[in-house]
Amino acid sequence: MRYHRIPDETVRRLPVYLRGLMVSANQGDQYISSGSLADFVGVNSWQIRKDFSYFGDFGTRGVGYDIEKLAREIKKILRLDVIRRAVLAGVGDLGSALLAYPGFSVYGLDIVAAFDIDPNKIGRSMNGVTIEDFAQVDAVAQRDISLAIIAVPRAAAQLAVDRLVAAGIKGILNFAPCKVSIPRRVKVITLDIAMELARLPYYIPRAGRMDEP
Amino acid sequence: MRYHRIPDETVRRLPVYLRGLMVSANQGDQYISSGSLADFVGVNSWQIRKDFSYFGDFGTRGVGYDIEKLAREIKKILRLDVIRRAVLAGVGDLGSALLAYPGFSVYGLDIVAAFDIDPNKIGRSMNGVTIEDFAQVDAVAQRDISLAIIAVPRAAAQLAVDRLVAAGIKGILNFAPCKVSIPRRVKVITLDIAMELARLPYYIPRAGRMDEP
DNA sequence: CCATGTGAAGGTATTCACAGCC
DNA sequence: GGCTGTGAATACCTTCACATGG
Repeated sequence: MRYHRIPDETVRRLPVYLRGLMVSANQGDQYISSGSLADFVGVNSWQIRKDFSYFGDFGTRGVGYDIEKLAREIKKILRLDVIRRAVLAGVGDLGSALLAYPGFSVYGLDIVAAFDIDPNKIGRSMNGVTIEDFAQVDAVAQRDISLAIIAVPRAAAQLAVDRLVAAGIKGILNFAPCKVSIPRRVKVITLDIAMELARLPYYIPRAGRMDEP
Repeated sequence: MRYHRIPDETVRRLPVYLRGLMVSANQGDQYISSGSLADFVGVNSWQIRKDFSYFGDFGTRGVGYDIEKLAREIKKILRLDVIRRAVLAGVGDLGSALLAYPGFSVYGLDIVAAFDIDPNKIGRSMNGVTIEDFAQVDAVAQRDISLAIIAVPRAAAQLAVDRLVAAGIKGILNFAPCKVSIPRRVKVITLDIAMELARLPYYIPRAGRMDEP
């Protein structure tokens, strides 16, 4: 195996594989072939093998991949081998749902702090997290938190991001439907829910025209 | 301008442009250049021009694009020129947040029905939508609904999808963290929130090593 | 014999550079 | 002069085919 930079698209698929491997491990299997994993996660087997080939030889020919070992390795590559602590900005409907969301823990992600500007919310507790005043958000700098989730209205998003970056946040998952500006050292992934729904009709053929797209 | 199939990546960006154009229109502008739009939405100006070139000549050289006209055209391409009615399956924390989410309307998307299996929820009303029994979900076939949002637990996702497809749903936005199988005529976009957060640490350089990735 | 790992081929999307037009 | 529209060049990703090894 030789040096290869890992393509972005591969990085995007790694969490998919990781989840598939963890489910397989729960079923008690020790090995899985690229073909079985392919059926399970919905990616071609050759794509899976190519993806894995970027970072080492983990499989045994004729057998498959050692599930535990491979899962551990993917976690390391994704830098999920340590618990990642996250802060939530904005505890509205969406923010509340994220606080309650059980899916983060499988990746070792943990929302340990939440901030809002609404005095009615500050001080209340949800899922073991006490909502704090956003004016005090700088304090996250002392709490070993590297990730942030933005669930504030669009108009407040840039300000929230600026304050969080100043507090030392390195990665941001942004649910606000807008572009946010950040220094290059910080990574932002914007996830605009309405936009995802909006591109669905494109793929729905109009009645009477089955030829497109 | 010649015939071109529109690349998927372009389709993915069209809703971004559309949102940017609508915000610009609200500011009272009539024309916008690819450069200004680029600053606004965070895509290069040449990428924007190339994207637009796939579906026609909408710009005026030396001037820019007619905002209204272009927005209308993008809506047509995305098939958002009619109101799109959607059904929500699963009114838990995330589902409730989606019912309350204000962002859908700018794209002409409207959640007009919600289903759950929890008897405590059935019959209650949220944001003008009365929660119905999922056992009666087949009734959506008579209600001119083409889109569905899946916000049920993973274990229930495939069943929910099967029932919705049987009821004539053509496009699905799936929040359940799993692959779902559907007939080829139906389009699914899976949006796994935890997974998006999980690929963020990869882009965060470890302390003391600034050379990767 | 079975399943991995990987060069090579093929396809798709991005970037460039500039001609064309207002 | 300024901005669009687009072929050509480049970069990137996927798919194939098969050599390789347990």
